[in-house]
Amino acid sequence: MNPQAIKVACSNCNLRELCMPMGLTDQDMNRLDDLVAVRRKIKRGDTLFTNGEKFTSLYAIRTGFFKTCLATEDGRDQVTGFQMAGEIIGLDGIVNDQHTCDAVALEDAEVCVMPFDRIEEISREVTALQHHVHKIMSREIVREHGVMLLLGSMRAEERLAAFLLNLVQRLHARGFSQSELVLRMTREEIGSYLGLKLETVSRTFSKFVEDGTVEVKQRHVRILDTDGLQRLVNNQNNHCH
Amino acid sequence: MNPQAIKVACSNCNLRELCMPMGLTDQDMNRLDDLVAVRRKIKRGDTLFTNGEKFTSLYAIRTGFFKTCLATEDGRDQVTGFQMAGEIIGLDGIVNDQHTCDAVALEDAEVCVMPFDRIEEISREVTALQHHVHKIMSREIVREHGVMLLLGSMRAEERLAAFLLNLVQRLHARGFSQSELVLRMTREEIGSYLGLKLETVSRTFSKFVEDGTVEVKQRHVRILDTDGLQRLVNNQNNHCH
DNA sequence: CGACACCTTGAAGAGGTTCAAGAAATGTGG
DNA sequence: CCACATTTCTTGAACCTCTTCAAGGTGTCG
Repeated sequence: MNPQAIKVACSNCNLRELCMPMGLTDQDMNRLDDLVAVRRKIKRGDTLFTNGEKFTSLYAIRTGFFKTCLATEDGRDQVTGFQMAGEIIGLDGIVNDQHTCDAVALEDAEVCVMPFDRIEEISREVTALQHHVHKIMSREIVREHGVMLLLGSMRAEERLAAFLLNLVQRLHARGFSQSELVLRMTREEIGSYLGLKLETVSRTFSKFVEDGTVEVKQRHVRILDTDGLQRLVNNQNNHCH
Repeated sequence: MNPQAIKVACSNCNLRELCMPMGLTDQDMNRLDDLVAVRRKIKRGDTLFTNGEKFTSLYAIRTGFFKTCLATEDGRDQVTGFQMAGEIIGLDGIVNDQHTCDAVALEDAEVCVMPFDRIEEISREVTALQHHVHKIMSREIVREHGVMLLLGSMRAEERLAAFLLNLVQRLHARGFSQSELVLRMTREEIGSYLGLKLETVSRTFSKFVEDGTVEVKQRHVRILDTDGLQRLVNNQNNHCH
């Protein structure tokens, strides 16, 4: 309720390449510095926005880790994604001027608040930003196609393998290890995202450990055989015809 | 390869309310008439675009019915959506300037070709269009969240019930019956979309017929108990705790 | 009319879920 | 800082839903 009013500029931000368009003129860059109204800190377990809340802004994650989830009255619950630094969150709210899911911080986090009317205004003047906004939304659509493929056609091992590879790849793009990662979410949250029960996630981790594909110590995961995981995802055992 | 060069105007189109923003001034409406380059006819079974093809345009469906599907080299195949008149197709291509799925006509169809650079250009001048484009993309993101919920947490009956209700609701919005519909797709395509095998789809239809919830005669479906289907989707039997 | 695609149904089997119990980690308050 | 409560994770066993394989039926189109 009391957003930290730190005046900030994208032009100085080390995450610029992740959330902003590239190759801008100085002039355009200056325009873009008006995009971020304020930054806001969210404590672990708190929500950035919730289902039904009025939509006003998109958020660029500066630090921390989020999940977005749908919770219906009748008790269904679905994690629709995990988001990390440099990613944009809140796109679901545009269509009906209200958010349709909850965004929960899985660790203490900070986001840049970008009022959407300001985004639209500046988009009209800076075509690079306009194009960037379109790409970000399209990317989200394509990502979700991938999740549909996963949920619709993969078995448990394949899902978890795809999940781990995706996470580690995104972390690597942010300068972290290619093979080691710390899960910010519980087995239950992984399961919800992958359409599996938490026990199945746990068992599948154990199977990977037995096979020597990964090492797992609670939330610390080290991938020993990236290719093996990739082969799983690419179906090189099943569907023999 | 030889698109019919019929000069057309959105201002006269009876689907305007479905694919265009509302409440425009005459002046803005005139600008919008430049959006559609040409119309294009696609025969049943043919593709509007395919995975890997260069992205140039979005398409507004005028008549006909499409599926979009992902096919990976390794033999997985996932229908990611079914699209009907008034809906916009091709958003997946924006992010990398190439399409990432196939759009296949399930019946003879006609689409309005809207070059994307022209959309962006006019968006900068007509804010109603800008806003509209954002809403369409956001709507697609929200739709896909719903599919993730379906694939991640519903059982076969619930999935098929949700599918039928969604189809009939969209058809009703286009002036068709609230209770009768003709499926444009095979059981296998329904199954692919719902993450089920075609046999399961068939059996589930049979179960609905036994229960007196629907009548099915091949692809002709009449819904006898909409509330019953809705109750299934809203899980009023399971999760007793 | 015949070939082909599509649909239905049965029976057996596999993969994932459910229920249950216990272990390990984490957080809290005295 | 330790003890206790709580959350999270692991593992086993029984069960259930959906899949797989198979066969036959129905509809459609050249």
